Amino acid sequence: MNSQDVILGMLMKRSYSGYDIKLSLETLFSYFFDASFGTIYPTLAKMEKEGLISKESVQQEGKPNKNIYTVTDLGRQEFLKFMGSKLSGDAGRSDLLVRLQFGEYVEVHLVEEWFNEAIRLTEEQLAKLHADFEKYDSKMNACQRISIEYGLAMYTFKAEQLKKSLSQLKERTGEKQL
Amino acid sequence: MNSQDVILGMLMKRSYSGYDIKLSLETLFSYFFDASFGTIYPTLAKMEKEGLISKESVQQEGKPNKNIYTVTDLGRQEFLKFMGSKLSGDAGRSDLLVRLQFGEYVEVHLVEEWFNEAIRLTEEQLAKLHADFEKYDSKMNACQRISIEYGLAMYTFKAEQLKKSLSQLKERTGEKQL
DNA sequence: TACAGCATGTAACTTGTTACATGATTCG
DNA sequence: CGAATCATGTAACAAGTTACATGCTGTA
Repeated sequence: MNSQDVILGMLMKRSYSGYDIKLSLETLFSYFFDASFGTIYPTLAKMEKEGLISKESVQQEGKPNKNIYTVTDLGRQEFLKFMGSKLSGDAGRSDLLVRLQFGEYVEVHLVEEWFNEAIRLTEEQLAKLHADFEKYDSKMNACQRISIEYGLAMYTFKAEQLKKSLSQLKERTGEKQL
Repeated sequence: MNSQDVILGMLMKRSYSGYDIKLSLETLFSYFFDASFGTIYPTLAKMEKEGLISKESVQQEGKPNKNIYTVTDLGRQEFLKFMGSKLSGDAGRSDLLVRLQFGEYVEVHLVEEWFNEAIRLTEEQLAKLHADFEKYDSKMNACQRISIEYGLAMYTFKAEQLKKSLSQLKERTGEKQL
């Protein structure tokens, strides 16, 4: 799964400019995917060259011109090829878990700070997801709703579990110092 | 957090060859980090050039020679710099969640297959983590134990939640077809 | 006037993957 | 004899990041 697959998926619904794609990724999509302009524009150019999408220049009043991209039949084929491909498991590279493995080399205080930061980040994402869910709830289909509900459940549990782990850390390292 | 940081962390405990690093990553570390030889060897070479680690060639009987790497003072400094740096949140790019957003364009049957595959992968990782935990439990420090317990809790919950989401999918799409 | 939003794009760089190349020994 | 394990490394490629460059309009 890469940026091309996500862009193709978005174009299945409607046409987008590169700028629009970025905006949409930042709102509803942000909790499971993101891409920068430096990825989006070169990807769109490559996709057009390969005939997966077609470009239309649109003049705008008081705003710069837009390049609106539309998926082609070949693009739809490519999209379905992705949807039928083998699912790849979540990479699961976690900065917190890596640092935790090496926690013995730093002060407990620093480890606690990592946990607090991880909790803060998780609750931030959870809040954003809640807000998005309320905003777009009525426009979502069954699959999308299940996806968001799954995300909410995972973030909620993650925040709780991080707090529990932090408590355990305090207990276990506290005992040692007594 | 990248391969260099992880390698430095491992070298804080003891010296390693590139091959040893790969083996260790495959066993205890696999649930939160992995790296291929194509990453490990060039990274080690780069780190030696920068003076973060030192190389020692070791002759072996009946086996090829080994390059054993040891962390230097500069390397230890660099490691602590990483441990003190800002924690980066989990990227959270999820193939399943991306596909779910576009689930309306494929048969429900295919979506169910994704869930089943995701459940299978999660339970596989959970089983491996359980096995590793039992094997290395006695050798782990407080931070490492908390890390593994956190991993176990997350994978367990994830597997359950995926099953719940699959049930919801069947309910909700079943209703539609009646 | 300066900044924010709209809009597109490039260049240099980082990081990592897969596949290939080499070659010895041990086990079945 | 062939496969697996030990052991190191390179080359081609893929994917993405950050920073820079451009330029217009509307607002504070």
